[in-house]
Amino acid sequence: MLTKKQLIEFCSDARKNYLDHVSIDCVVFGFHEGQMKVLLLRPHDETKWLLPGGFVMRQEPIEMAANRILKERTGLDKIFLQQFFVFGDPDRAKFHHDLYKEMLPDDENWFSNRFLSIGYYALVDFFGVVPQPDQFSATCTWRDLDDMPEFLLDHEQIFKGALDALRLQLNYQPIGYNLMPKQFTMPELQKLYESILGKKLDRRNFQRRILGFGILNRAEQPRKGGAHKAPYLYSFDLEKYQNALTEGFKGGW
Amino acid sequence: MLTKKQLIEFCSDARKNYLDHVSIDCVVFGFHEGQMKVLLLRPHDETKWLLPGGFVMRQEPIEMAANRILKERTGLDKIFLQQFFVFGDPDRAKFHHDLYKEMLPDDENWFSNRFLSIGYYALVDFFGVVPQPDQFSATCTWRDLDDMPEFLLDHEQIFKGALDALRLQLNYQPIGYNLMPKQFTMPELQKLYESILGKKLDRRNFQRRILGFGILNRAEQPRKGGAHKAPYLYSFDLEKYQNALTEGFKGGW
DNA sequence: GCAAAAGTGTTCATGGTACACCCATGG
DNA sequence: CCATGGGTGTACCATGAACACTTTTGC
Repeated sequence: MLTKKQLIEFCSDARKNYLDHVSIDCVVFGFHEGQMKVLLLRPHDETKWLLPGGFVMRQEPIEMAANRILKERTGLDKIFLQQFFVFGDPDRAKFHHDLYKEMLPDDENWFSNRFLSIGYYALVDFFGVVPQPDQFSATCTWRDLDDMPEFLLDHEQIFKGALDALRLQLNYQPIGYNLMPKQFTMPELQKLYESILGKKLDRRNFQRRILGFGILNRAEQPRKGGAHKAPYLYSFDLEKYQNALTEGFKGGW
Repeated sequence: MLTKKQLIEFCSDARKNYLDHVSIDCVVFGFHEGQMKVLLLRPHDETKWLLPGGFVMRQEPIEMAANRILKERTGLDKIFLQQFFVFGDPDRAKFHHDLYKEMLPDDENWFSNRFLSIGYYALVDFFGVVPQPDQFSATCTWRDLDDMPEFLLDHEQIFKGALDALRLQLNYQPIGYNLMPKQFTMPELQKLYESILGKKLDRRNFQRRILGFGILNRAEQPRKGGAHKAPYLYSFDLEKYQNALTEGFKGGW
């Protein structure tokens, strides 16, 4: 738990450095052991959870702010980020305010401000992340996508918005470069899609469809050592992948 | 042109009533005579143009703010609005600041603030709109989509972002209820699509595709009076239309 | 009766869905 | 030697693209 002194210092720094009324919340997706994961924070003395978030410095582009915030939580740089919605309900963020209103009068309490929150989702390499709680949190850790805990504030809504946006992206853009290791097998990539979509896909049709995108290179050597038939290893063709990202796949019209 | 007195009054009101650092810009689409149009403003003593925009009141939901702003520019209520992006470059809005910096010192000039702008696009009934300039503008008028003028600030970028978002929407949602009159012919609806996409479509395939969406009702009586064969009149089946809006069409996966 | 607009139909290629079949490996 | 995982192939259907034909109407 924060001391009053720490809180006062944070609020005075915040007022100096950050834009009023604007915050950023990020839904960070990682992939591990066939499961999509989301990076969450649990505040001190709380059972419910929050998304990693923060504020925008006075002369900082918002995308850079999102990157800075995530660098603090994950240790990662140059994260794949996608802005997807602004949550602008005036009553959306009473949590921190309520939590600290005993300690500070409203006019000194940064959290008594109204905040619009810009929602980003991020796709990151699970193994590259070293989860790091912020000063308000006791824990920062991965949670399974299909086993989300209860959220504080409107963060469930933000999480769901991010998942919807990610699912939409599957329809017209490639996904996976930021989530998978350098090399992977087709069944592993399929697990990624299944985990995002929350449903099983046909093995053979998946393979044809993905290969049809023309963004994968097959390695010469199949993976060895496992039981059963050795699967081929694939990697993303970065140039074609980037091109597909900007061009998009098939647009109905 | 604004007098110094008016400007001072605006700035002091703005500081009292609006959130710092947040603005809203809207790309308003209308359809008339086979052409998509966009509602634009031209400031006093300027040749370049701006999108209709404004600020968010301290206790106002952002969607309500966008509605209020558009009500002032168009006279319309309950507009179809879609949030599509936040423009957050710290240097994005120097125009008004430069324009008025001779009149007011920075600390009294509302426009010396940095503003993030939340981009909305709107689909409206062309005939329902009574364009109304704001106090900074000499003109508020429709401009053809395929003949856009030069913009001030980053408003060209915002306009292009909106058009891209609208084109994307065509792929998975119905469009037209907010833009077309109650009744219309198939060729008229096709013109709408062609104008948005900026390309010709095949008459017959268009018809089958649109009808396949199952959101149109055909009137018993065809339109009379014109030259050539009388076309059928259609109207949107509002219930099915709304359902298609929320459900979306075919999602790739 | 001809040009233009509009409704209806047909063909063909493509892409998705649901399968069947074959290969490799460890127990 | 067989269960399991993994690679490849096929039949079928829906959908989209390209194009032909017919109907109506004013000049």
